[in-house]
Amino acid sequence: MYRSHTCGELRINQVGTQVTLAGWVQRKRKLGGMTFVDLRDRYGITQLAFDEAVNKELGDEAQKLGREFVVQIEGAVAERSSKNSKIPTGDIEIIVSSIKVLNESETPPFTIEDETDGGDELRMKYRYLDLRRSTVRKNMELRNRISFETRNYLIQKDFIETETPVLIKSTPEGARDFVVPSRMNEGEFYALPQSPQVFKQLLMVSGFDRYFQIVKCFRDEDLRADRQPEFTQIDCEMSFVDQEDVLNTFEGMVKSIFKNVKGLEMKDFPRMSYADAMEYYGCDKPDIRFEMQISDITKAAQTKDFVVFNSSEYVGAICVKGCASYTRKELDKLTDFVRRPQIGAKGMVYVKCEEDGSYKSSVDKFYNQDDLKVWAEKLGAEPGDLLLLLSGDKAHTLNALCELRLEMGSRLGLRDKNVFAPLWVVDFPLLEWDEDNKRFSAMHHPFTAPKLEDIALLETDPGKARAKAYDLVINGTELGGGSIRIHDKDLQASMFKALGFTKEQADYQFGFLMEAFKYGAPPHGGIAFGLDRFVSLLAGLDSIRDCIAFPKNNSGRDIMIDAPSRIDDEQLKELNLLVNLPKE
RNA sequence: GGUGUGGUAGUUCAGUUGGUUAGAAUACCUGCCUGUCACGCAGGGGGUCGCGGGUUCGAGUCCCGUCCAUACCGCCA
Repeated sequence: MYRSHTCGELRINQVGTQVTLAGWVQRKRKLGGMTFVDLRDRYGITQLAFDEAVNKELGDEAQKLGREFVVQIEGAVAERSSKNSKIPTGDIEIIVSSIKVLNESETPPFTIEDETDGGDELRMKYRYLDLRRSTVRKNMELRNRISFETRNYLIQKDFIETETPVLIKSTPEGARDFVVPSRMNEGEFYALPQSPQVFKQLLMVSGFDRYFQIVKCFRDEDLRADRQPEFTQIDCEMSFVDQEDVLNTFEGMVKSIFKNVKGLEMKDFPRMSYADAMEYYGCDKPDIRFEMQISDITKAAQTKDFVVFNSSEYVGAICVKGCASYTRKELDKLTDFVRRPQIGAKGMVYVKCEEDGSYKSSVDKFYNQDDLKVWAEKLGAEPGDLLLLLSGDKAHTLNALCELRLEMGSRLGLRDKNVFAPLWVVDFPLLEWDEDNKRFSAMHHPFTAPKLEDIALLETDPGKARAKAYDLVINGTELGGGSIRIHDKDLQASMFKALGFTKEQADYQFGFLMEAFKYGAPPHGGIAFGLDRFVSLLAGLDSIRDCIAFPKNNSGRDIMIDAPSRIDDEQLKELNLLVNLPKE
């Protein structure tokens, strides 16, 4: 038996108990003939005490322990003469009677403590050491808890967890595929799934009725703090449902996770159309922890000789509460913020609503007090508020206003990580115009059903058609999304047609699905949640990397195992592959 | 593919207008210290200033290139 207890469980009422503990040496403190060692395992830290006056030999052995040595000790639980209220085991310590070094350790490249001195890159290279730290391990424990609650909820609701293949077929729609060469099928490739989309739909044809899977998905696109090339989805599908059923089922799931994991009772989730989200928040994933909605003041702004506004398709504004006192310097900084290339506004107009009811703006040359009052009233501004106006073409200006709104929300402390504001965004457009390829592409995916009343638009004005598609947004993060699918092969055919697929292309890529739909596909729909994002949201993390055991870096590399890497010529030959790199 | 930021001791960082032997904290090593728990005190070792080139009497510092890291834009149905 390596241990009788863990390093996190001994308490004052166990004083006198003989115990065996095993763990890692976190720290050692020496005071004269006395040595204290913090022994750590997954469950906590227990202090070991050595007294040279009692046992000189043992004290000397304790001196030889270094950071991260793996040791096993025997001893008696004793009450401390000076207690530490900061840790759960702080009332006791172990008077060690024997010690055995199970393994030595080199000095780790960074300190393995809650407040480490290691930077991100180093911690990633030695991820197995970083995972020893309780702050990182807690994220993994939270992830485990969320997975558990998800399974618990869905299995209780009769969902069947079903594995789907990882080696599948590449399709040009959507993200780039990771591909895997097939040795047995010369010159042919598998693709790794971007999601199990078609398989879960086929399972509906099979009558599985309710499916889910916590599953790895793969997309070969550039990374972000919230995007990894391999990530985990909670992937779900249901039969004989319409949008309302799906939304209710999964609102229930999310509520149950929040309740059981965070102890938070959530109210019913509000819903917002995509059109409203774009109009009032400038994006399809609004952070509704705070108001500060965007107002269209194009008409009210195009009343004078201000050519910037008059030549703009759109003039929009937000009202920032209590910021009329902003200095010129602060306003200049905000202007720089919106003029950054990533946002790309040309400039920013401000109106200060002074305490005395007057207005002071950066466009006083063009607009009088009455003009400014009209704007202020439109935005519901009160004395002390600051109006920020941007103009230009509608799409870019709304995007810039969205960024500006989030920035101001952050500055005013309105984006508290401990507040969770869920929102269903519904009525997404079915298609979006792809300027590069001069054709429509599916906004969600090509199996998404149009709203009944918009089916006719597919023939006349496809861009206007709305879909039975929905996203769950929490605090401005897209946490999940899904749709009701097309289960009718004729409707699917006209969808492919609207997407500019020839019948041959559709057959080549999705013929198996069309074939399946000939044999009685039930009405069905589903949703998928990003588990990594879910965990990082609940943990209040800035990056999803911190809740993934072994994440990739910004270039898609695993710097710990040094992947990806070249393969040798023998392997290439076996796969009939030639690597064609430019000469160095 | 693009834009910004960064790369100096094991680690996290400072380093002024270009100017003596490149510093601090922490980690590590040695000694002292009997109630520490971020223990304390004294001492010590530790540097390819990412890499290559250029300007200069002189470059960590300025210029060009390049690599790496990172955030974002494009991209991500």
